[in-house]
Amino acid sequence: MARSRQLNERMREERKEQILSSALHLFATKGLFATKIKDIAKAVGMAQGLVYHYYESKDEIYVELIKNALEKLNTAVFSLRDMPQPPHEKIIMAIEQLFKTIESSHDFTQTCRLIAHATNSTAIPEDARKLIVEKRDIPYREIAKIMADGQKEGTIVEADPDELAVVFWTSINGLAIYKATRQDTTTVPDAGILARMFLKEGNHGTKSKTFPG
Amino acid sequence: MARSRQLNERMREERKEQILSSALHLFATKGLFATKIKDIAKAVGMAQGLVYHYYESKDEIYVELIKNALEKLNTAVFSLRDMPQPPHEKIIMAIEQLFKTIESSHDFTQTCRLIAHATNSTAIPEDARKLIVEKRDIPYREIAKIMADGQKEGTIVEADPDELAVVFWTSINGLAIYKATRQDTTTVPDAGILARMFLKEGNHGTKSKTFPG
DNA sequence: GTCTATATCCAGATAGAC
DNA sequence: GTCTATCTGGATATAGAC
Repeated sequence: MARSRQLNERMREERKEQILSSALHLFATKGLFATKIKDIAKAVGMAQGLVYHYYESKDEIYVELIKNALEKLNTAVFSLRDMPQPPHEKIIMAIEQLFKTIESSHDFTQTCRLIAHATNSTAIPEDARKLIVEKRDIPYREIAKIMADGQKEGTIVEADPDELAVVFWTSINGLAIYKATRQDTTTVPDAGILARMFLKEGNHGTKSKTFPG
Repeated sequence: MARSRQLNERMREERKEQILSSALHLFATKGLFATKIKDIAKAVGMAQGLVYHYYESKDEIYVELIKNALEKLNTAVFSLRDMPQPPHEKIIMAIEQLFKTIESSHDFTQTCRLIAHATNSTAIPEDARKLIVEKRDIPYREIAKIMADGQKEGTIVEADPDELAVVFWTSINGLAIYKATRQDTTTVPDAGILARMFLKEGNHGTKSKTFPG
């Protein structure tokens, strides 16, 4: 009967989600090679062999996670692009949002950490490598466009938009890793400090909610 | 005879250096666990077993490299601290120097990458972990002091000096990793973009060599 | 679906000849 | 000092019982 087939399907998906979730945490903190299938199984609470009932290999789990992470990131970037605000407000919003997320979302910093591991190591599965090379430039391109628009508008600092984008993302990235590796007492700096790099004087009101209209 | 003993000693040290150098490159690009002793031996051009004539274990090589990396970094920071320039010039100098080094020194970006791997992973030898926890805050503290001095002087932006230091180093770090993972065509952005975050208006002359006196 | 047991392989580290 | 050969443990992945 279709009913129970669907239910089984659903339960299988849930189980796979559990594995992914545990694996994300472990890959993010320990990296691909230091994480053993046994660790993942233990974290989920299943026998080591059972993992292979859901995934063919450790690499498959890893590639799946990398794919999810890149998609999540790029979706966020595109939604930023499609917002109605003027460029300099987008930049402010993006920085504030990213800082807030770094501060509060464990899942997000884990994801950043996963990607950091992946981009920083050449010893990752071929499929993962391909995905990363394919997708990693998208956020840079989109931010560069916003920077260029802001320059036309006169609100963004005069400098090569591509370079601004590189500084934008590398700074965010560095900060996310910093936060991820010192969960404890650490607090994230004020977003205004970063914003100052990109905005011309007179547009620094990162805290002001007084948008026109 | 003391002569030949010294010579032997020297040759042994040179051989150890070769191992360290190859290991740095491999650990930096692949990480600790993905790097096999065999890889290191191959890179040096010796048999796998011979590595153990010079080091007791893979971990020992790794810890040695981490120690060197942290020392190098902290030495540079202290020499910055001891310079005669006023604070805002120190910040400019530091950024320009770091950007230049990121641009040109393969060894430096490898070192950054090694430390990035190490700080980003919890699965490293206990000794390495201890070294990192012990030493990693020194650069932050020193830069924070310079920022605070600059604020008294009126040349550095008003913001929590600790937060400025965090943004300073995380941005540099993010950029170093960016560069390390795309050696190819990529160029490093203009140092002035970062400098703008920390300096009050009117002190942005990162390119001007017109120091007073 | 879940477990235990195991085949297989690989890598760290050691032993011993030259 | 250097090599080859080997011991040993551990991890991936599979097989097979329940």
